[in-house]
Amino acid sequence: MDYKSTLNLPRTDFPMKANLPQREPQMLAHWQQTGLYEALREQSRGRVKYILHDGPPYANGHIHMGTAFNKVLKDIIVKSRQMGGLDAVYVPGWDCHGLPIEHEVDKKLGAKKAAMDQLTVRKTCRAYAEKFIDVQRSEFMRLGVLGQWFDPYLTMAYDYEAVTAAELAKFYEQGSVYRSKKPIYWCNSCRTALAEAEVEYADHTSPSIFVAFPLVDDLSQKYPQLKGLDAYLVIWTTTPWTIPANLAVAANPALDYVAVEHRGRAYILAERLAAINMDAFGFEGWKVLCRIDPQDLEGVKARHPLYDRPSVGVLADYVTLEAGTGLVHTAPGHGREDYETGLKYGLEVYSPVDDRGRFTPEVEFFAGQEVFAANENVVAKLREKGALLATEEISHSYPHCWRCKRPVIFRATAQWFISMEAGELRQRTLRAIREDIRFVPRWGQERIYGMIENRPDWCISRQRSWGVPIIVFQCAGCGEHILTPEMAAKVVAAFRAEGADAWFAHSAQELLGGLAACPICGHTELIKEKDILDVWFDSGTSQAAVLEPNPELAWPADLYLEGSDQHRGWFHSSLLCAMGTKGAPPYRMVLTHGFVVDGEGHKMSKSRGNVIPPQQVIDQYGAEILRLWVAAEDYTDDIRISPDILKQLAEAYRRLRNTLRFMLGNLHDFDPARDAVAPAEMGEMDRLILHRLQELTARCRKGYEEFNFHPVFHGLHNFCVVDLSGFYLDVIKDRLYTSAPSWPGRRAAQSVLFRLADTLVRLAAPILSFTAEEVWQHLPGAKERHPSVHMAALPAPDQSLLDAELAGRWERLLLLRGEVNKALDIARKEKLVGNSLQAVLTLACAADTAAFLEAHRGAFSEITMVSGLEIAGSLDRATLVSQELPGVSILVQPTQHARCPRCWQHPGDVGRDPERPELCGRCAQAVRELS
RNA sequence: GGGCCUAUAGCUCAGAUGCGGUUAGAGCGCACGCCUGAUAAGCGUGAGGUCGUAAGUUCAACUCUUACUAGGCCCA
Repeated sequence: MDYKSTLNLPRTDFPMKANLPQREPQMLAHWQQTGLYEALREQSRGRVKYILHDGPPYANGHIHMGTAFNKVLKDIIVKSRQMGGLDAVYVPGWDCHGLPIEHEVDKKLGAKKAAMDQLTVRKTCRAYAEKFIDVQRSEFMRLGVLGQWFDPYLTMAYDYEAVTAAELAKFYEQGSVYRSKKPIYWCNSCRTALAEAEVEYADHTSPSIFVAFPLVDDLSQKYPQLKGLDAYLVIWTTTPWTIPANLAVAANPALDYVAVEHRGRAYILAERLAAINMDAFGFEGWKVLCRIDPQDLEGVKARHPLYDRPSVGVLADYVTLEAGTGLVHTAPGHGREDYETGLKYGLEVYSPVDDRGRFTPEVEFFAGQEVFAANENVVAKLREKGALLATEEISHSYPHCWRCKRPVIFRATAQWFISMEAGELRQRTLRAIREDIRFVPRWGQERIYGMIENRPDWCISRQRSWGVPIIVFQCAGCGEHILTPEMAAKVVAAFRAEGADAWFAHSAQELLGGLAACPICGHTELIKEKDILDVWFDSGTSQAAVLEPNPELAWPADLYLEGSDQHRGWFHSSLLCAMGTKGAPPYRMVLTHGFVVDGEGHKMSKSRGNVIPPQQVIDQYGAEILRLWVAAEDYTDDIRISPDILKQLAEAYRRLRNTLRFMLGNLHDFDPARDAVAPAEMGEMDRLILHRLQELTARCRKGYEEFNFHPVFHGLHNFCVVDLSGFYLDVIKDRLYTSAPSWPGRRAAQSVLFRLADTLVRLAAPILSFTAEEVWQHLPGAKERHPSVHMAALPAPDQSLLDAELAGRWERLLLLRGEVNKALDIARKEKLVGNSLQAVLTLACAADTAAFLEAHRGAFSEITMVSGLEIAGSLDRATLVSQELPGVSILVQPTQHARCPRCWQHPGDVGRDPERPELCGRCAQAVRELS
């Protein structure tokens, strides 16, 4: 007879094969139809809020692994806080303004753009951003990230643009906003400023010249060797046209300099470049006079080689020995580094070049000449003045305009800045970093501190079209820049009504109405500022535009969570914006994660060919595996991803899924309300597992609380593999399958399974959101309690189920079980037995162990799953003499008893039941109860 | 070149709360075996690490210091 039909084998609709790529979209549709996010809001109304404020990704292109990682990490946090009893609102956002979008639109429009007015260009940019918001929205949603996706915040929303302008006005009102010159990339032929991204590098031939700057100050006091000699600072440059703007000569304080004598003149330059330069100048019979300490060059006065004005000695550590003389020609109006050095030494940002790249009238000799054309004239004039030591043509990499492909220049133009010192912005911000914000990991604090400490004033001007304008007016009469609070309010109101486009659609008169008059001179013609705001200011004001006005949210946020690059980005700009207008930081805590890199720890790039797009993982494995990856990796460091890692995670996932499936299968006839057995009525093994489950629960909760998710993943996985699959589930199969359905032992095991599944599914839900939900729908009574697992609470450890004494005893039992397993393995290899049920054990051990085993005889033969257990004082021969447990030896022998065809055990009472002579007593009883 | 950070078995992570002390652990993967009543599943056993490299401090370092190497982020 086939007894299989009389067993309680697992039965479930929960499929073994996850088929995630197909199943996940169905789950997403289900969540959307049932309004899960809204239901969560409804459910948690009145609870303490938890605000993770989303850093807006840029609305350009598809999402990549880094943005996917970031969003999933946020989702895990939001979901775990929500299940932890808080009201965790999640409002995603997008950064919509700025150059990259305008750049893409430029490319698409091509020549057409020149004919379009600014409003039309802006409209096109807006449409472009909208398109990618839609793209990214569906990509993020596909990851299972839950949030207010259809009412996100957009930096280009009218209200948002109004707040951005209003925040700027607050800075302005405080006197923190000022205008100053700064060098930027400039294309002479396009007559426009260029951003870094609009500059392409290409080879270019430039005249390379060596120029002598006569010293005015006498150094012979300290260096007597110079006495009676004309001394010169020797510089090298590849942009002769910037010589008219020279204001300084820079030396590196860490390099060695010398004075070299040639025909009665002393030339100062770097020691290690002296010989090669003398050679280049064609000087013979030169000699080194003395060493010059670069510190002595700081502040020393030289004369400009062409004009009667000084050029001063300065120190700068970017000066190198790679080329030139070790002394660098410095024109603060024509170079980024020169500018920084100029700021340090209080030099003028002198840039006497107009929009077309021509020298202004004030420039003697060269007025009106285009700078590149003027190069040879400058060289000629230097030669005429006797300042030119050598010249040649060199080819080097030089920035060119991305559109017209012509070489660009650095030119200083007036820009708007936010002062770091006005209102002690820098000091107050530094104090807040130190005192008011929690950084995880801790070094984030030091990193952003260093940046704020050293950063220059914030240049907020961009010479672009797509963004929020700097809402300042200039009086056509007196030339003053003006923005009164009343004027700002008018403009802000206009933005609120029709967006920042209002600035471009209306005249100053229309915008200001009766306020359109200069408060200084009364002139009524006002000119609107053309520059737009740095997009970092846009996103930096999200705390004001999103958190503050929204009653569902709160200011400040509990958490900002972004990649570590955002210390200079959004963390930075948000902090400055909030400190400037509110005097307090916008977040209580900053959490950072590393960057996604490949399996070898290298960054992902197209050229390396090691990019893994999220979509590829979703198609192959499902978003769930991506989520598992996010949880499994320690994100404080760089986050690796590779085909191997994904494969491993997919394996781990299958293990978790199957373990859950086994539990569900064995709960098919279990009604917790009707069949549950109280822990006090359970056996020790059952209680041991409940004890372990409490430990696991505590560990997972701690992980969630501290934003450490890899212990959650590893904990769950380990528990399923070691405690459940490898131990408990394996052992209780006998009880579950062979008992009559309602025997107490079976119901006890089911009660444990129920608690296990119910706890594990909720612990896993923030990470394995799809699968947990799927399990929830199959768990007895679960969906009647909460329609979604995400509406359930994160389990808390139940102290009453902890039993340290029992756990300690079982530790010992399990150690002994391990030794038995080794012995059984040896016996198996010797073909003595197949599975453990065919084995009879004889254990020899010391008296205390023997007594211990005797006291746990039933439990021990249950967990070793053998058919017989003898305890002896000693053994003549042993299958295994334990190394781990000295004194313990084990003999394995095949059982002599017949096998019960139903339970497959060899209990020794097969055949004694008169009704069912082929069965063992227990099975006979079970079968009897079935009929 | 500068600032910050990371470096434990093939892989993912542990290694008592930032201040050193028994033969460095787990799971996965791998190898070998068992089972066929979780079955495109399950169980058992086993082999894997001079804790990035090199010095130093110390009675003692994976744990502290320095340098170097590799890698990452941000600057230049």
